[in-house]
Amino acid sequence: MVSDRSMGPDETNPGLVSAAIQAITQHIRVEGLGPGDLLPSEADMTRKLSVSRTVVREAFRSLSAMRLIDMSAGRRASVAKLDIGAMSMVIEHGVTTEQISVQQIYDVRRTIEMRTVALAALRRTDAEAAEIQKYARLMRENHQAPEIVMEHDIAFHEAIARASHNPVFSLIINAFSGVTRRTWVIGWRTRATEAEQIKMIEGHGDIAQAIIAGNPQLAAEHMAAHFDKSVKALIDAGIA
Amino acid sequence: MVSDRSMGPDETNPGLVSAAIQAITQHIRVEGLGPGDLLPSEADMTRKLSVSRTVVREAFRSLSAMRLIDMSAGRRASVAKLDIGAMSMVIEHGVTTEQISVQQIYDVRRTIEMRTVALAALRRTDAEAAEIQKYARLMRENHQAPEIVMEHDIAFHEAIARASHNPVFSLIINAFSGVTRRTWVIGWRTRATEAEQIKMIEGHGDIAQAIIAGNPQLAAEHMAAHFDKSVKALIDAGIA
DNA sequence: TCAAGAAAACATGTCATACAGGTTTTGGGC
DNA sequence: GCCCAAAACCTGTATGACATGTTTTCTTGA
Repeated sequence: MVSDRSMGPDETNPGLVSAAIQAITQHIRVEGLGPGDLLPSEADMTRKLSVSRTVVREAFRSLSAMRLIDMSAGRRASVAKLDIGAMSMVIEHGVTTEQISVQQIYDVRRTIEMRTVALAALRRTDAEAAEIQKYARLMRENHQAPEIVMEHDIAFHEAIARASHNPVFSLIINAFSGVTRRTWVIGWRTRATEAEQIKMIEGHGDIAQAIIAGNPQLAAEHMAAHFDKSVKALIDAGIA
Repeated sequence: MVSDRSMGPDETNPGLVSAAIQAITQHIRVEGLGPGDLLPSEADMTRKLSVSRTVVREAFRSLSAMRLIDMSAGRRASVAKLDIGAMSMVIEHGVTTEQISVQQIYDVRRTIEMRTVALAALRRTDAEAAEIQKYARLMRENHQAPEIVMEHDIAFHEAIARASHNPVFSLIINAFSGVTRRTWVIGWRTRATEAEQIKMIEGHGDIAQAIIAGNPQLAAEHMAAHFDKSVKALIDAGIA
């Protein structure tokens, strides 16, 4: 029920602005532009589409808000590098309007991260392995400062996604980071004793070790265990 | 390396428009608005933020492009129901600018759909089971019309995602549909004989049967087999 | 000849105003 | 109390203006 009609990116949406958005994205496709390549100026587009600058500007601005293009004063817009941009906005919107629950996000994360961690174990470079291990260590070293632990926790999972060498996984995991950042502490608080908290941190160490060892199966098992514990913590905290 | 800084939805992006976007999304959060609820008018926002209507309009328009809000002439903007909106735009952008490969998308789809199909087998309502089966049947009945098969194929996978009862899965799968629509026929063409094509369609029937039988393990196995064949078809066709 | 710097051309960012056309509210008439 | 027309309100689009940032061009001086 997410989309009624088969509506590609935008399409059939009436109004000059939507048409302009389509014209710009089509320009990118037709010209085969890649990240960094320059787009026509607003004045050019105004002429080409025979609409006011107002309309063209709203189109550019919309694409910029989605981070499909980069804009800055004085210079023409350019094609943007892949970025969570719009994706995280959609997720956050879904959560704040109560159309998505935190648990549902955790289920998606678990599903995806069981895969990213396995791929990371197979494909990681040595530098990536080192980075992942570094975050696990930083969590351990700062275990008395929850917010620092959280940031390294998030960085840990993002690093694993990157090491999967599939940008789509990175995209999705990063899009969830905002929500994670707002709920993480809830799970942390349910781990009453310091021993429990350290055990949770050690779970990350286990995952890192399995990745370094190049053992995808073991890595996936540790990741699954980690998520099961996290979800249990959230449920204990009464997150619906 | 998808996002450099820890940048929530928008944040730290200079400019009045970004500030306005934040103000609007914050309004939604603070007021606890849900789908359908009305937002302030552009004039209200203009006064509240002490900026020109141009700025406010570009902010509204940006959120509308991401489908976080609905706009239409004469009436105030309202909070939108969850929609792939921006998500599919991001994916399409990644593919057309060659930052994402079709194979990478198939890996993500496989990962996610192994889960959605298992959840669907556990959670589907009878109506959902019937719908899934219907698409499998329609594929069979129209096996000589590739484009019709394709649309039912896509609808089949979307229906399974819906039956998982986790809107985030639906969101992601639907976001991929546009790309699927543009590459599907390539895989189809590699199935030289009609018998091969029918065998592929029967794979969908097997999945549907497993869902109806409420057998998540079997459903996941059929789904995996289906994806392995699809990916092989794409590779045979030379999709990098 | 060439390099540095000023000027011009070009680009986006923001504002103000205007009007067309759609939607909701108001108020009058019955 | 109900219906309908007018008013009020709202978004969609266009135009013009000016500030400010960036690139290109041209001049000038060594």
